Amino acid sequence: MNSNRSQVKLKAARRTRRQPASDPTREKLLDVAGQIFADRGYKAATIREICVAAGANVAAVNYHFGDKLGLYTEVLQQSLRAAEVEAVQSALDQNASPEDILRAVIRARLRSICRGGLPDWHFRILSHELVQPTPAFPQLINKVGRPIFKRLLELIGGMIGLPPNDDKTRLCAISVMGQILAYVFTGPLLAGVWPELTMTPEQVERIADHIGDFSLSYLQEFRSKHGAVAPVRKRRVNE
Amino acid sequence: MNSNRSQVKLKAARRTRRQPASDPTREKLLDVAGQIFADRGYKAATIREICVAAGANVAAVNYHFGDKLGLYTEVLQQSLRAAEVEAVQSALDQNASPEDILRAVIRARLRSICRGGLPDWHFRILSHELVQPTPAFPQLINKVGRPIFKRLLELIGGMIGLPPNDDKTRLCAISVMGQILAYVFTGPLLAGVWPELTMTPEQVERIADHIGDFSLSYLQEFRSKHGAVAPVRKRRVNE
DNA sequence: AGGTGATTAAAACTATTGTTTGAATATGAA
DNA sequence: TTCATATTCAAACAATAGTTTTAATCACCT
Repeated sequence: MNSNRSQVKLKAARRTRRQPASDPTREKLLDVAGQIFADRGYKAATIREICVAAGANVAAVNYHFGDKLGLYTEVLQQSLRAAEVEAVQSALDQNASPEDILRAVIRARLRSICRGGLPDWHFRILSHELVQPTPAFPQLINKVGRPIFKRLLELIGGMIGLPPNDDKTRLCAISVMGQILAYVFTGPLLAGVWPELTMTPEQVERIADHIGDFSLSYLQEFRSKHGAVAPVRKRRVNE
Repeated sequence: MNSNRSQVKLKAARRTRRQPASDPTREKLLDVAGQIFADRGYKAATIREICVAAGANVAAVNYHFGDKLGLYTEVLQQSLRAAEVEAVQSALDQNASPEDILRAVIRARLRSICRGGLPDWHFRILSHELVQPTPAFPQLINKVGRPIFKRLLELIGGMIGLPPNDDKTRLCAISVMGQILAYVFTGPLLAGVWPELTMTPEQVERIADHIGDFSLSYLQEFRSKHGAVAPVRKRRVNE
């Protein structure tokens, strides 16, 4: 009896890895769970709330995903896939001047962050992970954090004429990232402090432009002061 | 019977507001709770864990603080008081050039953030609040967020020759803040992406200097390009 | 010492939550 | 249809967490 049950579970779990689609309640569950996890965080989100919101039975989560963490892990993976890492990466990969690439990266990241007016749930989940890492966290770092940061380091290193692993390069990369993250993580804080700010697409563009100007000012100044000469070397991007 | 009990509770609660010290278990509770709330967040932190860590009985929290939220609220208030808002404010208030003031603010904020190697628990609690606001959140905004941001706007507005409520001023203020916050909120992310980074006092100073350089580059460029003339007007600080 | 009120302690209570169970129902093939 | 399998459902289980209760203990004052 029990072995039968666990076999069913295993089957369901295996199918999970293979065929992503075709089960309506499964999909509904994933979709709803994403928003609720994003709102409340892993611990505070309850299976029951997720299930009623999905119009499913309480046992549905355990049946389809094994347990709560299984559901969360899958939501997170889906989130990583959808977090528009591609948008940023393709921005990084395009063939253009480093300045334009940097601006494109900032714009891509900012756009994907504030979709409807507040950060979409994909990113809210990530911010939960930053504050309260779950067991699913390391994979998150390695899958989205590291590769993008690495390319950003190469890009900025090239712009200021320093190797990607130079401390100054890293400080600059964090300075750029930080300006973007301010709009992600401090949503409620920003709302409290700058109520008139509405995240319309036009506003997002203005913000992106500002961050670009703000950052390039220092990067270009640095380049002309130090390494000075070096023309466009160290363009590792697309090469 | 019950009225007697609730009277006791009220008394304890009232004493709470008045005399901050002199009750060892109360203090121990507050101290331990701060760290545990900072680690796990409000929901995931349990009264039992807090109590055993404080060497107190499970009922101690309800006796001294009414309920869990009461304890949390008090921890948060103490955190706000101790968050070295004063350090930042006194940095903002000092009589110096705007550039030096800005650098001092950055340094003060960054120093108070990474005390021992990772952000101290006062700030980790605040980051939890940003991601999962509790009922205690609005007060937090009004008590630390707004006033400091307001002064920062005045300072930066003065530096670039724009009024504090100009959008450009706000964008710049957020750019400065964001660079600092990157080191607060993305602790684990940073560790995953720049493992060699150790938050020694010297490192913190280097980071602060960098953020100062990075920010001033744009602010000064902006000033000389636009408003250009305006000497030191709009120095609302200390006036 | 005795008594009064504040504090602590152990245990129980209640609500919630993740999970499991076993029956009921739907689905799809032979 | 009939059987087998997958899925859903209502109910219950077990564990946990916040809170309450009641008695014991402590501290201080007369």
